[in-house]
Amino acid sequence: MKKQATSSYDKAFNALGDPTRRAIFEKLRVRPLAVVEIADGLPVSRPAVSQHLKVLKDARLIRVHREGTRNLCQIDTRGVLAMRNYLDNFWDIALAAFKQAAEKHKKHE
Amino acid sequence: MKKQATSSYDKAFNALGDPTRRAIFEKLRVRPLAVVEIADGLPVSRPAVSQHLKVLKDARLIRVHREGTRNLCQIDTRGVLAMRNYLDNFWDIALAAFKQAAEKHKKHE
DNA sequence: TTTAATGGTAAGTTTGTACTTACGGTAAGT
DNA sequence: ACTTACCGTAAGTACAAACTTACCATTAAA
Repeated sequence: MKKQATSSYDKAFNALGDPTRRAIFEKLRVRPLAVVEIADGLPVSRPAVSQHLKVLKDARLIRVHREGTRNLCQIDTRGVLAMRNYLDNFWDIALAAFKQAAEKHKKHE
Repeated sequence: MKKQATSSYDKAFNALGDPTRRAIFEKLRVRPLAVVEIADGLPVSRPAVSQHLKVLKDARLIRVHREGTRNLCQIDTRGVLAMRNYLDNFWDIALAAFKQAAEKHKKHE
């Protein structure tokens, strides 16, 4: 797990750390949505959503492309993958620890 | 992806959203550590670390058990697994979308 | 060209939270 | 018994950031 000046997973975890941004992110799971559609139903204003989208985009968790006057947003797998890889590191260590414990237990029986 | 009153991944993402807590979490990747050892090297005070550990513990990202006067902390895979499962949902959707796009492209050639 | 729809940004406020110091409490050495 | 090491919690502060309203820009439709 190399440590860079600012890791790719760094911004991603920070982005999904906010419940409103998670709500936005989950909305996009169904299908790509315009900014208005995202804001609709959420308990915050549209400008707030715009600010959140900027954070998500910067974290590579969403992609945005214009379609006429609309800004269509969709999930970007790069951020998701970065977080997954990060978590896998800890998963591996846990498995190794478990394995070691199992070996030790085997010795004692 | 079922939605509960307060999801298991909810607290986990919130916990790892903070850079100091990520630093603590990463320190534990090597081996279980006491609170003092965790605080050592970090740019924050020991009480601050204690408060962070509480959040991580509540998110099921670490386990704590006393050993004499020391409180040994180690990584809890339950929180890690919860986040992994959450991310996998989006991963699947992305794969499906990609697959659909590939099919569409195939039709047009 | 006017009107309506979409949405980004600026500026200011407010709230949450990540910190600090101070204190008390427990367990293990001496 | 005293001292030392380890640690959690309370109380208060300071700063980050999640909001708001107001405004302007762009594009499409009337």
